[in-house]
Amino acid sequence: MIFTYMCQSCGCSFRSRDFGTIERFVEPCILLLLSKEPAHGYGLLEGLETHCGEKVDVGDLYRTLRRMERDGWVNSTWERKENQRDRRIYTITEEGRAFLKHAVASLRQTDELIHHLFSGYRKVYPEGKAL
Amino acid sequence: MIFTYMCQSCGCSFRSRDFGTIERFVEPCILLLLSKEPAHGYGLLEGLETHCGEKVDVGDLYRTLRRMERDGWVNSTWERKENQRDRRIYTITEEGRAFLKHAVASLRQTDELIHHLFSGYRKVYPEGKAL
DNA sequence: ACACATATATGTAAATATCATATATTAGTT
DNA sequence: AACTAATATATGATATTTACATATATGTGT
Repeated sequence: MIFTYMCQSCGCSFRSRDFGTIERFVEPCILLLLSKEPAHGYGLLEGLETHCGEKVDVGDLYRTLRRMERDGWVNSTWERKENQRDRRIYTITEEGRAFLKHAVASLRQTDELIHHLFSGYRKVYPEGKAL
Repeated sequence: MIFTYMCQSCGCSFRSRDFGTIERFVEPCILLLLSKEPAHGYGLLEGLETHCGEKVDVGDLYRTLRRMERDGWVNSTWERKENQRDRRIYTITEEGRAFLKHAVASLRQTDELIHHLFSGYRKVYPEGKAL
């Protein structure tokens, strides 16, 4: 048995990092936030924490944004203002909106798989209605 | 723009592999199947394809099973029968059931995050009821 | 003898996530 | 003036996870 992780929500311990994370989930979250208004990387942090359920790694965020720009999902321009450090402002593109739409559709399938697991679990482990 | 992937369900294209996959989702699926009855690796393939929504890499499956045994979630014994190749039969352990329970609880949070994204998406892109 | 399905397993590379660190600017404090 | 902290962007190094290919062995049918 190699248990190295202690779960904060239910107190149980298990191997490595938290379970249930969706690969690159931060990307549609970024695109949704940028759909509302352009923003700079640091300014996205708070909204992303809400959407992702935990603090987002800042370094990862910046690297992701550059990658998304390389892939054509966002554009960026430098914003220069008095009494403020230069910020790189990101704007969503049409390709970005297309991917967001796809991601949402794809996550519906993911959602179905999760609920399929839930129903299977309930059948095998009934023990009361609440879980 | 670097689009290298063509989505089979909606026809759109985007970078790298399919979106929406949950890290190590195969593990609770394996544990759920083994909760019903012991099984060998190859015999799990069909059930896992249903639960995971696509074919599971066979090599990955075997490696995952050995890792889960190392972590104490399953046990294995060799089954020897006439007219049949030796099979390694896996059985779920108490630790395995504990992790499955945790995984289900954790996936409920994942589910909430997905639906939070959905509701945010609907607000920004209303366009009709159905999506 | 051959092809094919079953069955288990490993090698290698790519993609992704994590943790640490570097750099620069602004605002407030001692 | 020196310091501390928050803001802001970015990279280096490592670990984890996934994907794809390959190796090996057995049983079944032709």
